[in-house]
Amino acid sequence: MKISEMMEQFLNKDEESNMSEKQKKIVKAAIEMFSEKGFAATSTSEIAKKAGVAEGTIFRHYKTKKDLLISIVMPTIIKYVSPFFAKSFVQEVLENKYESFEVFIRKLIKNRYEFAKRNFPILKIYIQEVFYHEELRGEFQNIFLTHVYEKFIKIVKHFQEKGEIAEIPPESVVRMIISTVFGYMLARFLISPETNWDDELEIELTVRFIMNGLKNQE
Amino acid sequence: MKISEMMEQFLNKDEESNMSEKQKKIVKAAIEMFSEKGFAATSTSEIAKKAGVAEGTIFRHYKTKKDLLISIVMPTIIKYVSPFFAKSFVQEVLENKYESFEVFIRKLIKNRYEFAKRNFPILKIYIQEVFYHEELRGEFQNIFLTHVYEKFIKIVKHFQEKGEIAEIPPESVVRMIISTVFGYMLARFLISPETNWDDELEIELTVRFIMNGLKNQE
Amino acid sequence: MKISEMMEQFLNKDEESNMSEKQKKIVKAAIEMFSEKGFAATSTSEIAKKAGVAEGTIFRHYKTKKDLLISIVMPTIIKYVSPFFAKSFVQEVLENKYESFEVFIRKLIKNRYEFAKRNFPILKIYIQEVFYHEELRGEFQNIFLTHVYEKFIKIVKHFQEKGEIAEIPPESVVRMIISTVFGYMLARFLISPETNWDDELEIELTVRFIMNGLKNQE
Amino acid sequence: MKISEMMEQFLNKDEESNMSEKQKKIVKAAIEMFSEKGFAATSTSEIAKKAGVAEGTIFRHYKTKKDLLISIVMPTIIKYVSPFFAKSFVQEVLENKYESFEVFIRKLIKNRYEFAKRNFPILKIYIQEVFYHEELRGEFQNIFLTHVYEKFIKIVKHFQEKGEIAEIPPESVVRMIISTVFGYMLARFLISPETNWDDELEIELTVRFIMNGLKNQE
DNA sequence: CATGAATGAGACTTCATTCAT
DNA sequence: GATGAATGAAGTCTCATTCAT
Repeated sequence: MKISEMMEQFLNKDEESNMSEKQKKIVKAAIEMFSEKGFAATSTSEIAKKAGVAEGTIFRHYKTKKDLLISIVMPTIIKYVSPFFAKSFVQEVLENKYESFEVFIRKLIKNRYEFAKRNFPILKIYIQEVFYHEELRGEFQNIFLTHVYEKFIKIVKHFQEKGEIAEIPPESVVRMIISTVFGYMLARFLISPETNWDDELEIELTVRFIMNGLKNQE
Repeated sequence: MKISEMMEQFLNKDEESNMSEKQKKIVKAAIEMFSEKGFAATSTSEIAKKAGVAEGTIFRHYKTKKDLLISIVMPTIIKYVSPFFAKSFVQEVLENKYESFEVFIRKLIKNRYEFAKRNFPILKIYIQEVFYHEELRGEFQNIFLTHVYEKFIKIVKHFQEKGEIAEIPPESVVRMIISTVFGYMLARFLISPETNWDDELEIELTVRFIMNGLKNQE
Repeated sequence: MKISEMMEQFLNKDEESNMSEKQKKIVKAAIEMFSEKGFAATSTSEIAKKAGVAEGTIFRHYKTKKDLLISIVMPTIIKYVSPFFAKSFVQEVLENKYESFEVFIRKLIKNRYEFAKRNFPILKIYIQEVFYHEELRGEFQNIFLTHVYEKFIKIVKHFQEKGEIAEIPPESVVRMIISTVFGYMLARFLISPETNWDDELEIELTVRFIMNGLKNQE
Repeated sequence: MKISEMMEQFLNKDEESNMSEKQKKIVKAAIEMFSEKGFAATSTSEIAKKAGVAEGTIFRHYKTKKDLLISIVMPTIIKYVSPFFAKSFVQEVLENKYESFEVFIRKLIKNRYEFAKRNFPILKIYIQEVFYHEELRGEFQNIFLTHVYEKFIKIVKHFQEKGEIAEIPPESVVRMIISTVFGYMLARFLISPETNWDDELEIELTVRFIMNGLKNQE
């Protein structure tokens, strides 16, 4: 699993850059192992060995193994989930600075695609572990509901009023869009990453699939 | 997680019915625990306690813990994946015994829905563990490719030739259908099972979403 | 530290005799080590080695190391503290079946002496650890207050009314008797066990010391 | 446990006053922790945190953790044990500058009481650890035997010759006095420090108890 | 067949101590 | 002198697996 590319992204961001070298190595090793074998099946000694540090060093920085998991995964999730639906963006959409729903959908998919491409190992860890750790679930729901769901619904209603998309319950619209996009990410990066994907094409097809699927059938 | 209902389904099937009472209890307990906590985080002693048998008894029936996982999960997966695309069914579709693509899609979704509803705990285990155990992955790909993929493609091409759906690469069509359906199952049973779902409606919306999404836009 | 003698006492009592051989070995080893090095400074691996069992075996019988401490020490303490002041005995004293306070004191000292002689390693562990573990402290206070203190006070008052001992606050009488007896046990078994003690004489002196100390000075 | 009061006493004495501020903080923290949790159960990092210094700083001043223990406890013990029986004092007693044994006993008890009151945390540490560390035991026996025991015996014999106390083996007399006084200190400061003690009264009762207990019963 | 005590490898974690800064 | 990150040995505890009963 090539991680180095996305590690640059993750580890050298402003906020995390106050990590020591050893800490970065630990986090890097942990991401690789958790992503490969799962959290529960990865031992701290493996992480230490892969990181080239003593096992005790891990626990100097992270009180428990679970701590390590959470402090790796949560910042990424927050960065994944919130910025796209940040107030400023939503405002721009609603104020008609975005010509059409299609533009919005296309931007959404491309953004998610870029992020997933960079951070897939961590997203994978998250997807696996969210079902077993309340802490992850709780925080995510929080973030998702306050930063994404309502705003997403608002945008959908906006374009329904403008007549661009069909009068389906907005909740179902959101569910279907997320399903489709998420399904693409899953197939692309998790299930069949080794396939030769023509991403440009797939994204375009997905946009059209969603647009047609939701189109107002006069 | 209520399992008893689906256990009837699973444990009393012809093939498994040669299980002893104890074996059934073990399998039932293992499914519940694996589904709840994940395979690696579940201990055999927990399973034994929940099943009301001695720890040793588990190992009399299943050589290792992993053995137990595989022998629980694989038959279910096979049953999930293969019958719908069994030769006989595909033949019927291609021989025009099915009036339209829509009928096919609706039947697909309803079938998957019913199966998932009954077997979700096991499917969840599978979804979680497939990424970490080659055995599971290998067998699944095998089954999927030989029993599903080709046949699915064939059906798609058939309806494209008939002009019912757009001329998109059939692989992408398949991917998008699976994404959409799978996304629905995930939301319905894994992410938000406690929500009050109007399944009839959601299924209908999903069918229309897919149909519109793929419609030949003359 | 010779323990075998008292182990006979402790391990083969009716209640404990349902211990397996291994359990007995573990308890025996634990008592020896705790008594020698203290609870916190004794490792479970030392105990296991000395007991000739695998380390895991300890934890099959005692959930934690502290569990082991408590389940060793508490029964002994209960046996040390309660029987002497059991209702039946106290009744006998108060009903004048015991001629004098001196008989009572002599019996008290001899009984404590015999018990301490047999169980000193465990008593030592208790004395050391009671200050750091609330569980021990709480249970002891309970037992002491309900089974010993009140009854002791009653006996003292009884003999004060009979004019055998001076009219000092009974609480102080009890405190001084206990101090004196306890001080003797401490010197005898803990501080200077290797000294050549003439126990008969010392006990007699102690009895007289207490009797004179408390005598009604006409 | 309020320590500040006695710390003044301990840390600002002539000899120790060459300690740096940090050193004093370390010693203070160590005393508090050792007294509360025991030596073995206290970690150097806890001490460092409580003292507000870095972990390494402790080891700059004390080569090992045990070093810290010994250099805290021993000076106090020496101060506890020796001065009262210093040559000059004993001489004064024997040269009849002290009218009676009772005066001696009363002075002894009051002196021990005052010292214990001030230094109980350290005495507690000592009492706990003396049984596990040869160094402590060895030094103490040394000091006790040369500075206390012989002189104490001499004083007892002196008053026995004067007919003030009974002709009991002087060793037993010493043992009983120490037991009684020590028992009082234990009850007062260790076992029941929260009780509302009337110390004046208790000391007086203890003096009389000992005096009567040892009186020459013509 | 079933049991459950026993095992020992290995999990997570703590801690006294060192050492470069 | 002081710091605190790093260490690695050792600690407590868990667990899949075995085997005598």
